[in-house]
Amino acid sequence: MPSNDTKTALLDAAEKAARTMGFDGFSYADLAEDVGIRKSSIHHHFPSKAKLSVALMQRYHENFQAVCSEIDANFSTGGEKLNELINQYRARSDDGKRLCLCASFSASRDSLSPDVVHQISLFRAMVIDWLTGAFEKGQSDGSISGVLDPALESAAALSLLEGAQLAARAEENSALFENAIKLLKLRISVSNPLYPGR
Amino acid sequence: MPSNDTKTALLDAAEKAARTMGFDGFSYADLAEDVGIRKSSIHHHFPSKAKLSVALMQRYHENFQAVCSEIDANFSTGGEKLNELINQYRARSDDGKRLCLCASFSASRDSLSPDVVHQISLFRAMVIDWLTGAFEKGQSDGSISGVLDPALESAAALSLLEGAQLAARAEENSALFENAIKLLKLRISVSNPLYPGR
DNA sequence: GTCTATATTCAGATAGAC
DNA sequence: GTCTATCTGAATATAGAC
Repeated sequence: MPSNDTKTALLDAAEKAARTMGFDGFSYADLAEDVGIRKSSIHHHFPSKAKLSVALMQRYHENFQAVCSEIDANFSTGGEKLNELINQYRARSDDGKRLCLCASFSASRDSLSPDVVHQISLFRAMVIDWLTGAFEKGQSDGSISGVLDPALESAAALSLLEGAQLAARAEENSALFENAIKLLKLRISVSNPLYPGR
Repeated sequence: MPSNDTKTALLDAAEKAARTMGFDGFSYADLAEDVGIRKSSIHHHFPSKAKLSVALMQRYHENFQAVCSEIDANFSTGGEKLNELINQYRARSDDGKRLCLCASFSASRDSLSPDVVHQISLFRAMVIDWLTGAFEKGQSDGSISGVLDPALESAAALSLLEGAQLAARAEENSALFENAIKLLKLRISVSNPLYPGR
């Protein structure tokens, strides 16, 4: 379906733009140039910028949820799961050139439609739940050290990861992301302590 | 000086606007309405939005540095200092209605002039230095538990604090800030362990 | 589905009167 | 220092031809 390709290309361009320049920082003209069509043509796919932002956030939520499921399918210890999620946030930071969509949209909160504001809450709840599960696992299997309270750990970890992206973004320098998360990473056992020879 | 009052009122309005709506989210029209003058009059004080943003960041840096000095003058243990800085970030979060200027500007990086981008780096370096000193103190006086590396602690703490503001901003709910920083606060001794009866 | 053309609103900014 | 008036460009969005 040729029309679907344009729609996907527009979502890709919009996501990239929103995460680099913020919701108020990009326009249909930017997307038009990026995708290679006229800006009026974008309205055929997304009648308004508000509806585009809803579609963006929905796709982001679904993609991220799929990533979390993928991690669960491929990694068993809490430490491995947490490490993979850190890798996801590192990749989304893209050497300080971007933020994740959730962080970017949270900063632009006042410019967003109520629907998107609600979507942000749903997204955050989903990530927090998943992280809490990972810390619970890491607490019981011993793969994450010093876990007192998995729910508090997950709230702190999500803030740390988004804050680390912000730090890297501030100077467009991936080393700042690494510095910020290093102590968290040090709490993760390299190998599963239940199977030390692995 | 009557002219200086207007200039200060404009900076106050601009800082509030930038921290709630982002650098691209407010206009001279917003400031004009807030302060009660016509938008063309703003150009007399700040010829361009770029120069306004430089003045904003400079004032923010000076104010925050003064706050840090004030903390140093009034609190002696590392734990007390860290606790006071957390209080500053909580206050600047303002129940999830705002971010600190550094976090807000970092997210809008691509829209800022090179001068401001550089100012952000200077501001972050100042805060990181101060925090590193607080963690060193907390490590040696025993008022912050589990300090392995003060430099890594300070990078993690700044990201956590800015991320906690982002979390509260996402849902305009101060409880999310509290949740995110709770584990860090639990590492701070309530009283100076060197003087337990204090 | 994409185009040209256009409408409307608002942005940052300037000129010159008071 | 602040005002009115105005400029220029860019934003979102619509109408209608192809």
